[in-house]
Amino acid sequence: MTHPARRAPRSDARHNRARIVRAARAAFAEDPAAPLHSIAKAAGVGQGTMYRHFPGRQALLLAVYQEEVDALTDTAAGLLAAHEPLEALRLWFEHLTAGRSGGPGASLAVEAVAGTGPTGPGPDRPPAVAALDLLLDAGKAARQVRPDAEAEEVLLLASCLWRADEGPAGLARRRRMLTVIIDGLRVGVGH
Amino acid sequence: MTHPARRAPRSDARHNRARIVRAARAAFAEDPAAPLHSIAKAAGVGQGTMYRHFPGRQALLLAVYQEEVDALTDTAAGLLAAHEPLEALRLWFEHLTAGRSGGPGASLAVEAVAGTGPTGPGPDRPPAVAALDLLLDAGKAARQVRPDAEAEEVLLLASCLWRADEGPAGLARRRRMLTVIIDGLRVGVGH
DNA sequence: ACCTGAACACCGTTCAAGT
DNA sequence: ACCTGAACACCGTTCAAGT
Repeated sequence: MTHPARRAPRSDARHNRARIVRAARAAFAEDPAAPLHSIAKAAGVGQGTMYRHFPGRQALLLAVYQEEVDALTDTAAGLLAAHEPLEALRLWFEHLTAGRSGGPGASLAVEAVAGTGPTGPGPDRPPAVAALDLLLDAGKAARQVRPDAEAEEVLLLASCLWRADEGPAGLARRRRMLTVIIDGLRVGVGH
Repeated sequence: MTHPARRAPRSDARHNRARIVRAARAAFAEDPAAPLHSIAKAAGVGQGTMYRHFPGRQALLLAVYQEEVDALTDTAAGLLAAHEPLEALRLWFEHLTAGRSGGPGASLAVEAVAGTGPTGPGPDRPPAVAALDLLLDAGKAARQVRPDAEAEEVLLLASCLWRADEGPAGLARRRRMLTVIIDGLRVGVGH
């Protein structure tokens, strides 16, 4: 029995959790190393409360970006219906990168979501990885994507996209880096 | 006058600097987040001394890995003489990745060396970037590498290689990721 | 000119006391 | 069952005093 019928949380607990995530989102947007103290204060909860809900910065970062990343799961199917697999893949990453979700801590979050970060693989497979798998599998079926490509490592490669600078120069750089990744995933270019 | 004839440092200062770097190398090999306190203690110097030489962890990380990364500068020319440009590029990164220099903090260091990390571009262009430029330029001249490839972004892409796990599984993963990068840099694969 | 190490400030984490 | 916030431990950084 993996889920031993856990009772629904009390309403104040749910409220606090939501408040914390909202405060953290605002704080991380400015500075991914924002003190947890100040986040708790901004959320209007005690520090112990925050720690009960999220045992550490990593957990908090994940909760903040999880929603945005998960929202892209649905996008994947739509892109796949309207474009060729590799183009869909490119567009998917462009959404992921260019969206306002691209805060300074997004790279860390993506690694965490991919399960490749310091946390290691989580208990259940993250939806973002599943979405990427969908795109990759379609590409493999169409013989456009190399068969040995794995979702985790593609996400790991893509995580560096967020490390490029902001601004127009960074945008162009990110675009070039994305092109390298997409072309590198293409099948049949081996020397 | 960019170098206003700075006097040679006192011998105890030189010794201390070397001791600090050696202690830091050992400490970072285990844990890139090792406390600076303990590094100073292991080096047998006061904390202020360490701070005088290296104003922060980033500077220390850079000093530790700079040597190893710089050593590869020479390798570039040799590889280029013995192999085709793209193969030389692949081997260069393989050396960079597979060598025992691949501690857990190497990724941060590579980003710092590339000047793409939080530090921003340093005063003088890092030798590693120059070496990579050498390889890329040769590849462009041979019409093997896409003309718009820039050293900084290639290094940024490669920095994720160190984030893969250790062990045989991580090795295979790193190899696949490297293949994607190299093939993505190849010219003339645009859809 | 350089070094020392105590002192300060800051942040993460815990836990006894409360509701 | 959940929350609070003071308290503790830890780490980075500074600086007055020394050589």
